[in-house]
Amino acid sequence: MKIDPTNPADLSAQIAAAIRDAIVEGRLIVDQRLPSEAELSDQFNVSRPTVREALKRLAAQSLIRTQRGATGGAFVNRLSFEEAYVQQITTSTLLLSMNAISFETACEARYALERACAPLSAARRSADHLATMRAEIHRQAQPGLTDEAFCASDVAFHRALVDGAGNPVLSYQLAGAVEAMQPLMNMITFTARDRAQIIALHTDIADAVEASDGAAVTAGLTALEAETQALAESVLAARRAKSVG
Amino acid sequence: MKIDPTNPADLSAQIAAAIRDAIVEGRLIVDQRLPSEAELSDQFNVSRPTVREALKRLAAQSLIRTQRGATGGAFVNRLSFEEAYVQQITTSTLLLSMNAISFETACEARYALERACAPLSAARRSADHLATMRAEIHRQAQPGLTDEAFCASDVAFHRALVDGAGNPVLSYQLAGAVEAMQPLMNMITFTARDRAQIIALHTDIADAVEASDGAAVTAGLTALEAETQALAESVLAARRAKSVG
DNA sequence: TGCGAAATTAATGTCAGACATTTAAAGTTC
DNA sequence: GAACTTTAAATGTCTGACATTAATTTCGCA
Repeated sequence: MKIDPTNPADLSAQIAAAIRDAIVEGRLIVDQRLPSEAELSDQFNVSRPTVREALKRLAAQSLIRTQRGATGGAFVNRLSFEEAYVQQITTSTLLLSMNAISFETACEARYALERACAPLSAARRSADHLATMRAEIHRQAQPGLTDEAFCASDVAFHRALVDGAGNPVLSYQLAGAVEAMQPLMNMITFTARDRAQIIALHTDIADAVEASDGAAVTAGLTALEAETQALAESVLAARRAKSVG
Repeated sequence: MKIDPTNPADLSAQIAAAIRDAIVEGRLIVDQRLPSEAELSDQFNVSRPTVREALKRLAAQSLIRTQRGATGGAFVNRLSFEEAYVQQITTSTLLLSMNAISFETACEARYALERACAPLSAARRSADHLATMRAEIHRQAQPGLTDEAFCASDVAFHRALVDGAGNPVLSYQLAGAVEAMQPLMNMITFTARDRAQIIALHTDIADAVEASDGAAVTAGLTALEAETQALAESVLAARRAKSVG
């Protein structure tokens, strides 16, 4: 593991890259302890603060964790799905908000991906997943629910649908697509009529899941996508009219 | 933006979290310059190395970039799709390799997601995307191609298919699913007969894309998934037999 | 002998101050 | 006015020290 002192890039970035490569390529394995900061600074011929900056970079990506104390140090971290979810969601959310992605584009992607889970979820979902979907539909029908709470429940409903596929990789990938939509969804005001329509579609989907009818789940999602797109379009149109008048 | 000195968590982690929140919530906007390291260390009442560790954490997530020189400093970074791709792929790859995800599970997720793009790609792909797919099929048929090069070409083929959907969010999400499979695919040895079958299926898919027949693209992907799963199963079975004998 | 408390030790976390390097802008000279 | 020089402000890096944490070892004492 070597670095190039003449490289214009930061030493800490080079060191982080070298260690990251070692982890990705399997030369450093999960739970293995890295050399101490003092040893690393000797090996790379840099100061301890520089090594520390490199280690913090890796810690920010959950590639390592550190422990204090006598037997402490930096250890290669087993990247858990939970940690990966969080990163995935943060990244997706920022990507959408910083790159002027239209609601239409994000929504299309989200529902396309979700339809990918539909047949699997219809075939495999547990009673728990179905119960969660029903419970969220019930919550969505309660009067006095704020728009944000309605959106949060919507996300929970769709998470249950996705998780029903029983494929952790799918759940992980979908987390970003579904959760990153939430800030965009929160810009919409849902009238009572809008909510009723969405709840009806959710019920259709839950029924189809219960009946293990993958095609019907897919169809339900397509209908929901159309409904959502129409809703967003009307909100945007109203906003445009307002700003013109 | 405040931190809690009695919090057991690292000061640098707290500072990074505070700045990250400010970015996510829009209080710091793209290209805005953060206070200098000296000013930040005053504001947070910590030393400069501590502030630097926090900034490196954010830089590792591409949330900020730094410039040296008189008008330099740390700037909120516009997270580009390219940067997000890289993070997405690294995270997905490690997630798969560190959590004993079976080939079957990863493969199922990948093809499910890819089928999500099929109808869109069939409807919208440009001539370029189709040409790339044809070119990769041609490359795959060349004799003397190593297994790794064959896999790389396979990834390029599928990338073109996904990009054909013309939805950058979909392309971003799929990047992780497709590329993270590559290390797993590289464990497979492809016989000439295997390659011929895969190439035939790729050709079917390309034909379907050319004919704008989304259903046929989906069917082709399903067939390819079955083929890939069978191939992996036979390789694993052979390996098991070997280790027993 | 056994056990609990104290000392030791090795590691990370934090600080202070200095110097090196880079870069843009201001100033100076011809 | 153009080219060069100087200046200043910022990040990048180093040194050395001290604080804090936590496992281990030692030691005293019943």
